[in-house]
Amino acid sequence: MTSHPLLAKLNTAQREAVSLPIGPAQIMAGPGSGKTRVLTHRIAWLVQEMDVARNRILAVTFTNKAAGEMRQRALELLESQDQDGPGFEWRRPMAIGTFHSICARILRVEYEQTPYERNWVIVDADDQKSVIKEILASRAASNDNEFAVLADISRAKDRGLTASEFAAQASSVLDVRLAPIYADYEKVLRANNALDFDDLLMHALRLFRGNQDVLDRYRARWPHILVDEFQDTNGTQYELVKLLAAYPDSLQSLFVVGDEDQSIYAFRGANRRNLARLRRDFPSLRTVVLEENYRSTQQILDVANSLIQHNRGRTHKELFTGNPDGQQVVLVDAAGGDSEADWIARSTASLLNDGAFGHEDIAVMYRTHALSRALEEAFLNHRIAYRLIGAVRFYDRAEIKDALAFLRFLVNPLDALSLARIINKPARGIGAKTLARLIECRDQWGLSISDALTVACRGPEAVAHMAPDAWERHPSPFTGRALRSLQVFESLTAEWRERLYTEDLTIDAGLFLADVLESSGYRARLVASGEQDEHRLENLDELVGLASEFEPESDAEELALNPVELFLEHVSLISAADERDDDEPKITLMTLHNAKGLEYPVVYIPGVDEDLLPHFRARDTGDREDIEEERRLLYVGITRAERLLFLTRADQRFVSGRTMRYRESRFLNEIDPGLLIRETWPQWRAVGQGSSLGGRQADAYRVRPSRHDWSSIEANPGPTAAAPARSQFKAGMNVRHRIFGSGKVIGSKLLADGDEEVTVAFRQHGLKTVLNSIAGLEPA
DNA sequence: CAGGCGACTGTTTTT
DNA sequence: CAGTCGCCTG
Ligand SMILES: Nc1ncnc2c1ncn2[C@@H]1O[C@H](COP(=O)(O)OP(=O)(O)OP(=O)(O)O)[C@@H](O)[C@H]1O
Repeated sequence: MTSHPLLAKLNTAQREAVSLPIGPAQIMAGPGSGKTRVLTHRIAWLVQEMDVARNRILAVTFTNKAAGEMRQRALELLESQDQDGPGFEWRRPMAIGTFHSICARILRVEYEQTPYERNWVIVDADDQKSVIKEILASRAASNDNEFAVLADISRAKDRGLTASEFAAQASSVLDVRLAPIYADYEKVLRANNALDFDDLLMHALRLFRGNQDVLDRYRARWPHILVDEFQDTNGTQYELVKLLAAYPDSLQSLFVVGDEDQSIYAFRGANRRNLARLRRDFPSLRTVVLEENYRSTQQILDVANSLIQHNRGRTHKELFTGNPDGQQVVLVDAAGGDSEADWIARSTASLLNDGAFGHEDIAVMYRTHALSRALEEAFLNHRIAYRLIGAVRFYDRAEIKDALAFLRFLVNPLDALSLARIINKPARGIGAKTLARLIECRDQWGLSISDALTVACRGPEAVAHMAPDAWERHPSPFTGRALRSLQVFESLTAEWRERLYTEDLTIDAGLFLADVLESSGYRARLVASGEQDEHRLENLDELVGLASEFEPESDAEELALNPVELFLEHVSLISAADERDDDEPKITLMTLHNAKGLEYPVVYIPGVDEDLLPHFRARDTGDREDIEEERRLLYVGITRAERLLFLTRADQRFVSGRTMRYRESRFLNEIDPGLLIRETWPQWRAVGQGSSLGGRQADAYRVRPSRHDWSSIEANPGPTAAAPARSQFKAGMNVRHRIFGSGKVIGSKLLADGDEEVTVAFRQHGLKTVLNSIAGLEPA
């Protein structure tokens, strides 16, 4: 093959994939084999070698962050190659995003062909949950689990069924039971002009199916489609791809990459068999297999191979690499969750002190967020900076959601869910009763919630489209205090909307938000409540800053949305994995799900215990598929590691208020024992000491984590012998912690070894219990 | 209607 | 443990 510069840094199979002729293609390959890299190069190849205009390309990634990175790399590839492109049209951006963000964009533009009004909003999981809860309560079905109901509705939507279509085909007892609940749910969301995540996909698909001209336009717009992580597409996503790529006379320029062994989102409808389905739907599909792994050492790959071969019904693959040999994979058997975390922190500290690895090289990946707690404490004790992905997201915080709810309601006058959230913040005497009456008015008067509010406050002439007899049938129920409270709020919203649509396209979303927070009294309430809410104010300030700085994608003009509307859309679609990296060096803590597609030189996977991984919920169903998905999850985690991999487990952990005992995961038994080095921690545990001693006591033992050379530097001097024998801290004292900053002592306990356990309410970090010897608290 | 307190319960993973 | 619910009081 004559070598094109774009192909220079690819192996033979990768080159073949990148330079395939236009037509349906599927790249099937194991982890670390360069799938994402191939996809990115393919984009550049299409533009450069196939003369495809950039804006004729649609590329789908799994997260927004991955989309950003892919765009960046593709542009770099193109820039380094062609200096002077053929002109403006060629330079228009390619569409790269997640299925959800692409569908949102389409529905935003084409809203007239959908059941929604302009300025529809996306509801988050909390809103979904509260809607379902209310519905279940109203149907005396409160003991139904709202998560299960939502999952069932989600499944219905993945089949493309609206509530009435679902009801029409329901035959099983469960479906018949679900149908009216789904109907109510759909009704509430529509009444609020709101879509959930599944609606974004389903309504995009329905839009295409129901409007040939719209479909034709998008087919013409994106003749070239590329999809990353295809093994985790769901039914609707598959149909969307098929609809856009396969039609008479289409180029069928579809390029997907995936790995059935890395499918880990079945719980939300993903179907790894979509890879095989493609072969049936596109008979001329070319398949390229990439075999060589560029990420990991053979030691790590051997462990991965050894594990995944226990899954049935998969195409056998044997991962191999030409990378240099590395360390054996280590399995640590810890006494408890605390000592497990402590081991990880010590090991991390050693690696960092050695200088062989930096913070950004190291990640910890666990099955559930609950495991992060013990780890956080251990890292704090060892003064190792960490970044937590996805646990309490910035955009999930109460004050952030409140602030956004103000904006949402102003943008979407039908949004009663957001109104309910903020109408009484700060407290202005509008309680549940008043709100319920207002919603009743909305329904009786046939108005938006916003207009209903206006009519209630200023009478029926205040809005344009009120049915003539509606007021007589249902006069306003508000009088006295409730009415005055509503009027105050109504005039505020009127002023805000006035400003919003006067400045409109020129508005600064951040300044506007700041104004709303100020004039609503929301900010003042937080200021008044003092220290404990200081961090909330900081968060709000940050949000204001983010809103001001936010720059929509360059093709946003076609939407004709103002900056507030664009910002709302952006934050609704942002995900855990997208959170901004700050520049400080920190190690990363995240779930195995969030680790998909990433790679780190050093990976720790704690909690490799039966009932955690595989999780007991997966075991409970007794479904082999569920266990296999758990196995894939561990497989994904293992294959993130480039050079060092540590699996750890613990005999017992403190979970939801009590100590639970654990056995090691069945997955550990499946891995060839010759591939793992086993260690015990604390080491003395093996010689007869009870394992009931927690990690805190273990701190006293200055045992090194292992015999490997990279652990030779002691990171933590451990508790000092000079700890005072008398309590130094009393409740009410102000103290200062090197990491947590200032706080107030809540309580303190003197320990047998003379050390002191102090509970402090930190201003920034909340309540923590620290050991004086380690924390080095100073009176402040 | 606001806010506090005690009882109770229990997401595994997320766009 | 920690978030949520409902009851109680002011
Ligand atoms: N031909 C190559 N030469 C050198 N490095 C390569 C080559 N191909 C891929 N790599 C590197 O291997 C690593 C894995 O690549 P990439 O992330 O594209 O793999 P992947 O198959 O998408 O992985 P996964 O499925 O695990 O997410 C990256 O660091 C990439 O730069």
